[in-house]
Amino acid sequence: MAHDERRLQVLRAIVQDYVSTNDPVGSKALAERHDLGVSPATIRNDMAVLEEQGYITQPHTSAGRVPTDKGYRLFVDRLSAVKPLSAAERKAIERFLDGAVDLHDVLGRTVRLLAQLTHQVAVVQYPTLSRSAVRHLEVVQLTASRLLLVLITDTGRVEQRVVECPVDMAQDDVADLRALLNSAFAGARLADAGGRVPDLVDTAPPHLRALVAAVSATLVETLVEPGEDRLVIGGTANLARTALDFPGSLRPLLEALEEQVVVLKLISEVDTGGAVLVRIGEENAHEALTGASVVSVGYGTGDRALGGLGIVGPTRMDYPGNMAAVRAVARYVGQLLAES
Amino acid sequence: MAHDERRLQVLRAIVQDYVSTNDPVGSKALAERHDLGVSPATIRNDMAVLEEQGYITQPHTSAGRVPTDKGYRLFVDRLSAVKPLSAAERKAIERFLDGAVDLHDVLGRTVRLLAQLTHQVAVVQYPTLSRSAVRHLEVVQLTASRLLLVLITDTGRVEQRVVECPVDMAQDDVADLRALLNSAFAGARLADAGGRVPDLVDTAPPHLRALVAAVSATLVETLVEPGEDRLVIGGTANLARTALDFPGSLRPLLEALEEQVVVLKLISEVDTGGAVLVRIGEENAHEALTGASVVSVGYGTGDRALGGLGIVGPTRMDYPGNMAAVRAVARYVGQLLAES
DNA sequence: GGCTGGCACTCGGTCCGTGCGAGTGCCAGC
DNA sequence: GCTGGCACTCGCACGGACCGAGTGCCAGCC
Repeated sequence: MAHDERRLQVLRAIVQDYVSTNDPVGSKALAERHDLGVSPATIRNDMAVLEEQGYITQPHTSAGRVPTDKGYRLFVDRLSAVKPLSAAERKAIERFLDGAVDLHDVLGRTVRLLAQLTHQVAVVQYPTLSRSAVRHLEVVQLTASRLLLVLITDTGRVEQRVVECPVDMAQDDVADLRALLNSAFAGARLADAGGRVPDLVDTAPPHLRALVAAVSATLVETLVEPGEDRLVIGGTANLARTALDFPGSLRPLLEALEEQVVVLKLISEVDTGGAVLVRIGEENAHEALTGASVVSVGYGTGDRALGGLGIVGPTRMDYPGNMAAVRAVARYVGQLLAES
Repeated sequence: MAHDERRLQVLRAIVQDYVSTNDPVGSKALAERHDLGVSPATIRNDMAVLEEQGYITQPHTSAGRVPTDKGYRLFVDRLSAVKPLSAAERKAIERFLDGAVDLHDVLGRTVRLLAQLTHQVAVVQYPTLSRSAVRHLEVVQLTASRLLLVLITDTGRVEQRVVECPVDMAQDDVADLRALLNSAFAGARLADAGGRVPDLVDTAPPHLRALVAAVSATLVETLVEPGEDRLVIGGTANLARTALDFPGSLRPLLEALEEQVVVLKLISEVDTGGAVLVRIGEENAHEALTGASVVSVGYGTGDRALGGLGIVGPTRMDYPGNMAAVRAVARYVGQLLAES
């Protein structure tokens, strides 16, 4: 009924005002700034109900209301329209990302761009290895029994590992090894790599079997396993600006960001079918992220999600704007990576 | 004379007390905590002289004294003994760095270690490309006219670039190109690489000349040039702890750290013959670093400095301890890289 | 000549009481 | 079901008083 409808308008107005002013918002200010068509007294009644339902709260008696996590959630789910980016912003994205020389550079630019657009901490995950495919494997001999294995994926990611081999190798062995590995793995998804190892070892010439086994093992163990995924983080300076929004100190949050594992878990849920994921405050289920929200989305080429990217900021953030920015940046990055 | 000598003792005591308590230190407290053998009144006279000479200052009348940048400088140069690391700390360093799987991992561990030992922001520079030598060059064909050039240095650093070629290539061309590049550059210092290009182009088979020229150009331009050096930064969370030591906000400092260029300049002065370099406050000649000190040193294998590492913290820091930690970590990293 | 104890003085920090204003809940009336 | 009015509650800013740490200076002592 129209009754409930207006109450939602009130909640929306509270979120909007609070996000832009950072002051608890009172009934009078609300009536003045928004055309709700009713008097402050009526709004007060609505606010009392909203508070009882847990959508807003009072920092202390005789202060205005502030949205709770639950309030933000409702706002994000039902009350906000996606805010389209301005032409200038789209232009900025293109200009910023063009001219990147390699993957590292692309992701570095992306993270800076995202931080700049949203004024929050930005996080970008390297394309997940397990979803990438092998483009080339290079083997460089370091010493008689030591190899450097270099993996180049179809997303342009380059990873290296030192492999300690059980036997000494001649130069020809290394060349043979390289050929064997490439014919076995080239084009394969890394997730499938493990399955190809037995075959590979079986068909390898006897004198190379131990070698092939050792190298394949390293490849599968240290490169395919998840948890080896990397992050780029930027815009930490933005935390200084929003420091007041975090209870107590910035420290736990900064620590969580350095920990990477925590953030990785949040960012890497990418199978959302292209929908932007928003996690508000307590929903993050991590102590350090109290008062923090995460806005993330997967980026990829075509229908394949390669990794996640997003932002971390105070729950008091501009959700529509940030969601739009995250989505737009993910799209551009996906396109860019599809080209290479 | 004994007179001046005692005044220096007073300065040392002031620095030590102020660093550990964060309170401006007064004459009475000084007399109590240190065996200077004279009364507070005498110390007051000494302090008046020290203040006149610019080594200490009063935040306001009726507060104790605080060291100035100049005071810290004198302390570092003449009043502090290197504090040897404890056995536990040495052990921790070894344990922490062992088991690293690649260069990225080594530097990541290093930066965390350094941050943990000093409780400051730690910065580690990747081995400078211009001082590294080529171990191997790999060329992977992406499309008919597009190559991925992968450079592997003797320090284990791996860099990649996409090269847009003026002509389409056959598979054999790529193999030839790879062989040519490696025979020309393998073992060469990257700093010398530029000089070898003309020869290489001249001796290349005619149909590959344009190709060799394009690839070499990319190699020299984007990989050898300085400014392409990378940094790993960690321990930013420690800034939250020392936030009060910085005038105003942490923001400029966080921005400078993200800027990288600023910090790179500070860290990369590595030709100090193994001596730890300390830059105090204003000496850094950068606005964002007001109130901040940088302690850095070069690390390397044998006599060759590969890059720099160090810490950034408030001028009010434990210089002897931090200098010892920075030096010790640099040594271990140097050793570790020499092994591979 | 240099050190010391004593003393007056300064001044920032803390505590407390007051006044103000924003905001609320409730109620009677429309 | 909405509205205007009203009493009430608190947090906060302001200002004065007090306290104590620390100083500079001076006269006296070794």
